[in-house]
Formats: sequence, structure tokens, C-alpha cells
Amino acid sequence: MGRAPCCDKANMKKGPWSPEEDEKLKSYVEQHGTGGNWIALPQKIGLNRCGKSCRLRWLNYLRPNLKRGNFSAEEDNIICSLFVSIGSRWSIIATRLPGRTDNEIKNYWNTKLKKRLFGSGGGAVASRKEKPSPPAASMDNEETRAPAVAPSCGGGGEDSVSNYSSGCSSASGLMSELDELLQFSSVGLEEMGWLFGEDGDESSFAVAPPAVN
DNA sequence: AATGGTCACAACCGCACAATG
DNA sequence: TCATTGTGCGGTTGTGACCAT
Repeated sequence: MGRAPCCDKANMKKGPWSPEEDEKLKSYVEQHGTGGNWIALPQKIGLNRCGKSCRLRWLNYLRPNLKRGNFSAEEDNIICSLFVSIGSRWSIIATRLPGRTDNEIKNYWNTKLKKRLFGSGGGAVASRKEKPSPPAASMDNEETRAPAVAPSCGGGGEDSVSNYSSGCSSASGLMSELDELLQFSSVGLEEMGWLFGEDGDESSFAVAPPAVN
């Protein structure tokens, strides 16, 4: 059997958020936090929204210290490097870009970077569902995913939001590993000459992603 | 000026995982 | 140990803005 839905979708408001809804959510979370329960939060503040929707709105739009606007070349580089190394683990990539959200990075990749790098061709996009042969074997196990998924730092996950911008001490191992990956990948990409360069060579990525170990 | 196509962004959906009783 | 519940994640879709014709 499938699990019960997180909320009564039939009676929930969907679609774009109004300024009033934003204000309610923002002021409440800033004052009280999420209380560790996104499902109950909309009821508390009188929002006719799904808890997941509230969480997403907060993470991607309302939370403080969000950096909005164009991505810098350095950020482009980081995104591309990490994508080559670990695939479409946007949440992990987001931890390397303070102020950026995984959703934002994902959108940016899909709309701009992918085209820039691969032209019109698309490319080998690692899928979490399919779990195909991963871009980098050393990164593709559940242990490497765990630090980014589990909001175990900062106390009970209530402040998991801050993990996006400030990093997470318990994930320091992952971070240092990513540092190494980033260094390697940046060098590798530059050597290949397909990053931000003239013409990208799709096959160099799709067929033979850099092996990390 | 009107229309159609494309792009960029916000939001939703469904799945997997972790926590809890 | 198992069932249930909440959270996090990645993929996908909807929609408004912009641009070309």
C-alpha cells in the first residue's frame, strides 16, 4: 500500500504564493522556528497550504541569506565540477554554494549550464531513481548521501535550513572529500578545455566521466 | 500590434530514507 | 521487528516574461 498523503490535497491551496502567505510563514518561522514539524506548521499559522509546500517556500525563497541573481563564473565552475564528480546531487552541490538552493542550482543547470556545456544534446544525467552506473563510484553509496540528507546537526533538524548556508559540522568529512573532488574536477575540466571554453565535447563526459579513485 | 516560440523560475509530485512508537 | 509518519531530495510541470516574426 502506498503511504498516506502528507496532507489533504483536495482542500489545500496550490500554486503561487501570495505576499500575505509569505509574510505569515516568514514571520512565524523567524520567531518560532519550524518546531520540527512542517506538517503541523501551516495549521498553526492559519495557512491553507501543505507542509511540504511551506517547507519548500521557506527553503527556496523566504529564508534569510539567500543569494539571488546571476551565478558567478566561480559558481558555474563549482556546479559543473561537482556535477561531473557526483552527478545530480543538487543538495550536496548546494552545500558548496552558500546562499544558493538546490532548486535554484537545479534550475540553473537545466536551463543554462547543461546547454552551455552540452549544446542541444542533453547528456548523461544521473538519476536517483534509476541508480545507473554513477559518474563517480566512490561517491555513489548511501554513506555519501547521508550527511546531506540527515539534518542531524544543529539539533534535531529544526535548523536544518542553516545547513544550506553555513555547512554542517557532522558533514565535514563529506566536505573535505568534496574539496578534493572539486580540486580534481576543476583541473580536469580545464585540461579538457570544455568548461566555459569554445566547443564542449559531450562525449568526454557522457562516456568517460573522471574517475575519482 | 498580434501571435507564436522560447526561456527562466517557482512550485508540485512521488519516491526513498530516517525517526519514532 | 515492523508499521507509521515526517522530512529531504530529484525530476517534472506550469506559468509568466521576453523575444522574434
